[in-house]
Order: sequence, then C-alpha cells, then structure tokens
Amino acid sequence: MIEAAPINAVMRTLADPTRRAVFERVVKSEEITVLELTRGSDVTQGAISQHLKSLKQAGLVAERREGRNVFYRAEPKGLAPLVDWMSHYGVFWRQRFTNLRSLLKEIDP
Amino acid sequence: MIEAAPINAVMRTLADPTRRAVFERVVKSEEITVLELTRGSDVTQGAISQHLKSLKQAGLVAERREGRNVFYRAEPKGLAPLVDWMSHYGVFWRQRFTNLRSLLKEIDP
DNA sequence: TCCATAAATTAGTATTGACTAATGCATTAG
DNA sequence: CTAATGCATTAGTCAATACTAATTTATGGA
Repeated sequence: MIEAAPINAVMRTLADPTRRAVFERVVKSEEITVLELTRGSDVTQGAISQHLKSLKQAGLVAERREGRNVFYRAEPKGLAPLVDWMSHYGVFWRQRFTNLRSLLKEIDP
Repeated sequence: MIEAAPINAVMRTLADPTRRAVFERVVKSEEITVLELTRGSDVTQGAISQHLKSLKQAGLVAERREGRNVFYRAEPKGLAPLVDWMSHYGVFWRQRFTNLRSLLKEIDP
C-alpha cells in the first residue's frame, strides 16, 4: 500500500521456496542454463522457465542467449530494494534494541 | 540452503503488502495497539489480528497485554533469518552491508 | 449487574499462484 | 530437407490464503 512497487516485487518473488532456490542456484553459478537448473530440481522445465520469468521481471536475474541455450545470471541491482528496506527498518530496529549489531558482525566486508 | 524453515516463514510473512505495512507500523511505533493499527488501515480489525498472528508466529512481533488493550512491539531477533540470507546470497551487496554496519556503529558505537 | 470496548477467532468466499502436460518457437545436427 | 534439442508459453487444475462479516472472549466502566 504505502510501500513502493520494487520491494513488493522482490519480496513476493523471493517468498516462494522453489523460486528462491532457483535464484540461489543462479547466484552461486556465474552463469547457468535452464536445462542445468531443471536438472537438480523436482519441478518441470516449464515451471523453471516460469520462475525465471518472475525473477527477471523482479529484476533479480538477467539472461544471455547463445544459440539454443539461454544463460541466466544474477542481476546485481536486483536485491537493492531488499537491502534498502533492511537498512531502513534495520536502523529503526537498531535504535530501539541492541541486537542487530552482533548479527551484522558475522558478515565479512 | 541455510536454515530453510525460518527464512521461509519470514519471507512468506513479509511478502504480503498489507501485512508488511502492519509490521512497518509496529517497528516505527515503540508499542502499538490493534485498534491503532486498524485505524489507518483499509482492512478490518479481524484482518489486522490475523496478520499480527502471522507476524507473531514468524517471530517478528511480540505482544503485551494491558487490560483490554494488547500492545504489539517488534521482536529484535525476528529479522535475523533475513539478514543471514542476505549475507549468504546477497554477495553483491556485502559492501553495502558493511556501510550499514558502519552507520549502525555511528548511531551506537 | 449490564453494557461498551478491545481483541481474537470462526466460517465462508474469492482470488492468487504454483504446478503439470502439452504445445509453440527457434536453433542446430545429420 | 527433417529430426532433435533448448526454452518459452499456454490452458487447466488444485491448494494456499487474504479478506469480510459475524461471533466469542475478556476486561472495564456506569
């Protein structure tokens, strides 16, 4: 409602476990084809394509065509809305409580 | 994949715009009642209570009873699974997390 | 006590969305 | 050329869920 569209899209897209798993595999791989994503998943190729379409529309992945293959890669700016949201409400969080800092310490620069 | 259940719960709970708006209002307020949350929202009191129940089950909010009123507040550890997930899969954004950490240090060294 | 208020819960409804199977569309190999 | 491959898209189904209206529970005030 009050929130902007991007955070809506990112949150909704990453909420589904299967689709999030696809995104995680794309992130871990430099580039990965739909076929590779389909192997090692328990859903059909069509479902993978549908998830990739959602991820692409949310700005989380990008594609590169090469003949019959389509290589997907993570889109750097895609997680920006989520980071911004975390930053915003994380700050409020931090101001009221004192626990988030220890969590952030585990993140290596 | 890291701890699947908590991140699932947090993501799915925050994915709904209405529920996320409720959470954001709870975060911004030190404490806030269901009545206050209902006012300023375009859904019924019952819907608000349902969303608060979801947020509570996801560990994102906690409640305090006082007579007929129930005051809700944000739960410090609630966003931890999201922070953990970002640290693992938001590899492109570690620098920004570092910036966030620096900002938090300035607020409370 | 009786009534009003605050919140939770229930039942029922409608919408969303994740999935499969099948098909369509390019592209490459033989 | 034809066949096969890789991916996208469609139609249809089923389950999840967000919502309202109504009710329930509990507390406070007159």
